[in-house]
Amino acid sequence: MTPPSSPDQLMQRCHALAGYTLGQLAQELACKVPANLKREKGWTGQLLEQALGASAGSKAEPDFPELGIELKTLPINRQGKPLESTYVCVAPLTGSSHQSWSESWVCRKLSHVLWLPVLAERDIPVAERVIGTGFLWQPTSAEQKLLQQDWEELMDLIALGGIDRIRGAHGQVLQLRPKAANSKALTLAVGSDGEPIQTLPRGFYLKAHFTQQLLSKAFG
DNA sequence: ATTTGATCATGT
DNA sequence: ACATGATCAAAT
Repeated sequence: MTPPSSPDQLMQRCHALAGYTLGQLAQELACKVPANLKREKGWTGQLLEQALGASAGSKAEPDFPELGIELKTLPINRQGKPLESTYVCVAPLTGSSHQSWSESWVCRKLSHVLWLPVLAERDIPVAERVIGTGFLWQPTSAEQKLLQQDWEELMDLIALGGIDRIRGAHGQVLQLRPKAANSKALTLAVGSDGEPIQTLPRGFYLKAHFTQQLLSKAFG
């Protein structure tokens, strides 16, 4: 699939997918459907990237670089609520102590997002999960403010050696959680006395309650 | 070794 | 029931 040349074209492609099951789409794209996502956790996201013409591969770029738009699949239950938090990006644990919010990866990644809900309760076989109606989102000033507040608080803690006191419960809408191959993977960070320490790599995630609000706004 | 795509699975 | 902490695979 060639990259979409405009947001309109992207959304037309996106809306054409609504109602399809993952199995139907996979068949059109000649992809095999895994029995479950225990191993291929990113399978759904990669299938939809391919279907919409996102630039392949895992570059540190938006999925649609020409449009500056990021694609996020959003697993939802039968009530339309998010089943999971949404991963945003890795958290820089060193060397970013005086980065501003507007320069941050979180802000840039979330500046323009195509949310694509997928009915994905665990008791539904992967092939039978249904693609929903995608919608474009740009944070309102109120949403920006919430995100910025959480980001600044978390980044301060990271810079001041508080990373080992941060848990998922920190933040109203944005949280910091492990993002690693396993609990033994380590990366460099700042310790409580400013010394270098080894700690788990972390990522920023949007809490499910926040994405639920986005769904409510988009669909009532 | 890191970033992309995330979901799994346990603890509360 | 739900969120937090743990984990998996592909691409680079």
